[in-house]
Amino acid sequence: MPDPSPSAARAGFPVSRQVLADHVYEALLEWLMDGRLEPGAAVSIDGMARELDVSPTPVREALARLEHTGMVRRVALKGYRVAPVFTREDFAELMEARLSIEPVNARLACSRMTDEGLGALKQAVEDLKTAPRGGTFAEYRSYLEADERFHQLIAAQANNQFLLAAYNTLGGQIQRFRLFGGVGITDAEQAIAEHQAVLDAMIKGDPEKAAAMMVDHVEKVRGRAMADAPAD
Amino acid sequence: MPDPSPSAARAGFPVSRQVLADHVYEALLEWLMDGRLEPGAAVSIDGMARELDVSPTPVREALARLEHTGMVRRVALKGYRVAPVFTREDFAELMEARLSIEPVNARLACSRMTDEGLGALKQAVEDLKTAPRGGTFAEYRSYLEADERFHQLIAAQANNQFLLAAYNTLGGQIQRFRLFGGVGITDAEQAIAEHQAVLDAMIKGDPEKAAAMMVDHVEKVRGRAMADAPAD
DNA sequence: ACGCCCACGTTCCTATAGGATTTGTGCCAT
DNA sequence: ATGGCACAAATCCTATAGGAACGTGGGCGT
Repeated sequence: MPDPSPSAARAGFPVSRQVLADHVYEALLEWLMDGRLEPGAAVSIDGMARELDVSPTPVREALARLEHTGMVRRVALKGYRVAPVFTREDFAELMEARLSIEPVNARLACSRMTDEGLGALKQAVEDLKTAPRGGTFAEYRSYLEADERFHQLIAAQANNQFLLAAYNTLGGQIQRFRLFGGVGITDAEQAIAEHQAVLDAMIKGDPEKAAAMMVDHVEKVRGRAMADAPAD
Repeated sequence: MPDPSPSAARAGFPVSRQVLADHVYEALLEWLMDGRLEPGAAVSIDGMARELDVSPTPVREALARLEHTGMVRRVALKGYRVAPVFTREDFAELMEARLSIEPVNARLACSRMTDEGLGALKQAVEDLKTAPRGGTFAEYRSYLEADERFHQLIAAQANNQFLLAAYNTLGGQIQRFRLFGGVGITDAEQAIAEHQAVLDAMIKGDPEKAAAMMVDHVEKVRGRAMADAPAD
């Protein structure tokens, strides 16, 4: 596939070039996060290869990488499927896991916060406040993105590669649940206030308060979601 | 590759057949855990394919899956390498992460413990006590295996798929550190006593005690390792 | 009509081929 | 001796081909 304008050429420094499998990975990840690939849907290797106009080999590699995120599941000789919709139990487990990890991240992040990190966090909360919150997905996509970014930033500021990796695994699931949990954005005002409370504690430099506010936030998210979607 | 006696035939129910990539994955994982592949060593796709007598395709898929475990790292167009030796900072981060996750697992596992789980835990501690602890790797391999199994069982008994996944990511790193951390098994008696303390709390059905004992154990592991290997 | 069987298409899986890239080596000029 | 260049080998990456398994739909027999 002779690329007429290799990006390596214009930059001069390729630094970290990408291969096809990387592009495929990102495309699939985006489609999963977008909801373009619905839970339970088959993800055919050959089909995706045709869709993306590449050979099946890079698709296979990308899917192998995606499997660990829990967003697609593989059955030998049968192929990949998008992970099924969260059950009530799955959701409860996810929140339990968040409650074990995110407060720790918040405490550490508060202790180790950099100026850049704090700025980015403020920006994320600001984006949450200003993001449109319409009824269609396109309209609250940026809201979800800012929400995820806030938590991701805290995990990154905790400055621990293993905790960050652990959070990232959860993060993908959280995002997927936000999409398919059924409930729209009905709790934005409260959620924003809770995020603000975490941020305030960070600004004050009070790690314990930050952790406590994070516990509070996650517990309230759980409470609202469990109340909103009682059926299952 | 016409298998003259397909295992599917004798069992009647294949249930879950394996493909080459699965075998390659397990072989590589074993070699990594064994120390047969040393930190920093290159893991050539073509080379491994020759070694295992398969084509590069399944090797590529297995390595893609392995990358997320953190045991191998990939650089585009340059290939895979075994993750480098732990630095002191890496180790500190790993222990910090364990301290966030394992006590939670212990608390939950204690609440949700099954009879089978408790039996398996007792067995693991028993194996720890009886395992040979010679100087060569082969001689303390079963000791390491029992140690890892103990923690893995607790994570499994916590009955939370996300926490289990989070622990498993750490577990591989812990095992790798045990191999290449430099220190042999110099603290077996103390470590066994700490494991026993966790187990006792589980038997008593005291979740808080179990969590506390786990904190104690991990902190002491950290202390001993940091004291044993001051150079870096 | 209902059930069985076979042909067909789809998909997964593995091997192989070849282009692109990196790395190592030896030579040459400074 | 050191730095740069060219060439060669190893390696990665992608595409393609073909075998095997699975699912599907139509045709045939009862």
